[in-house]
Amino acid sequence: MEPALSLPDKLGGAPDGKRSLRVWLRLLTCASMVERRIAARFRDDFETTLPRFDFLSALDRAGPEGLPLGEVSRMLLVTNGAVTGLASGLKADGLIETLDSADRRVRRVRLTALGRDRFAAMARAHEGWIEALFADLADSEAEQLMILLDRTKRSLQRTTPEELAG
Amino acid sequence: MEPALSLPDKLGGAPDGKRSLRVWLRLLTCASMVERRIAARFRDDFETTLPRFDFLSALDRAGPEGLPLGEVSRMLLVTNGAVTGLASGLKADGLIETLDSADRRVRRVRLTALGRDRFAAMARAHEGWIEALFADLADSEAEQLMILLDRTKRSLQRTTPEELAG
DNA sequence: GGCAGATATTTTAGGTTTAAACTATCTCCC
DNA sequence: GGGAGATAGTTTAAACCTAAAATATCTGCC
Repeated sequence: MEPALSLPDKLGGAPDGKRSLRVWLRLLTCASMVERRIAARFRDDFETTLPRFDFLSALDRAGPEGLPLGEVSRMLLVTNGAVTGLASGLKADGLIETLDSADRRVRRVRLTALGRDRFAAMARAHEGWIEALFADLADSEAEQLMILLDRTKRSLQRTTPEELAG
Repeated sequence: MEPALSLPDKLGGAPDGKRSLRVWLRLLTCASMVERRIAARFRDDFETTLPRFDFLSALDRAGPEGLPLGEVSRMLLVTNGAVTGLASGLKADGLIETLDSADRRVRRVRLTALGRDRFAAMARAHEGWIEALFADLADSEAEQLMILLDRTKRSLQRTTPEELAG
């Protein structure tokens, strides 16, 4: 998938533009592979999807207080519209319920008892899949990878949309 | 987006199942953030999409021989059906053309002159965006990240679907 | 009190993805 | 030659995503 490197490396420490590009391509490949594998297992074993699982996961962490839909949207990195659709599906399946809140614009949702049970089973399986997929990474490598990804995330956040548009 | 770590770490070197999970969540967050930023720029600056760019990119690397659609599908990690749709859009825009091949099941495609020009402009911009997004990573960090992501990729490939199904 | 602008969500229109079923073509082997 | 099964691609139905417009509610200021 990667052509043989044909251009000789420049001498010295001049920033090599291609390096970031290569890191990004590898990052994307890894993320895509994991997503596909996990999505297939969720479909086969639980007849559900990854976005639905992510939604339930956010609510599970939030506890009985639940979360406003907008908060879920920010956590999942998807638009409000997507969250509206997911929420109505999960509610139809009885996995989440709506809470009243003082501000009537806000729709706060939380897991039902059924939702908690289903999520617990899915989360257990999910953790096992991820562990199997990353099994060849030593603890120290995983640690190091986590640190570098944190730095990457900070670099991404520091770069504003305006700066990028340049 | 990440709750404060509330459970004390277990003693010793017992493999911590949560570690893989945390690596995966960070990986996914980084990939999603980059994808969203880049997709927005492609839309605003070139009125195109990331999958279309990826398609053109594969053809650009392939040269005048072009590629069978199935090959593109494997390179982009998407299904044949998705590639069919992308190809018909790109052909309608005059960016790619179909080549005859001995095996008449195979549809081989390559860039047109227009496609090459458009791709060159997009690739230049794309490289700049990625460079800006990853700018805070030192060369040595990028290097290290690339190595770890390669190991990760190999770990993912080694884990067969059957193994995962458990 | 009431209106202007901010905020939360839903709706809409269009594009993407997938898996599975289907069509077309080729290859192998009798 | 002629079928059985493999292979390449297209179509279809359903889920998800986005951006932008629309709706509902709140907040602050006159």
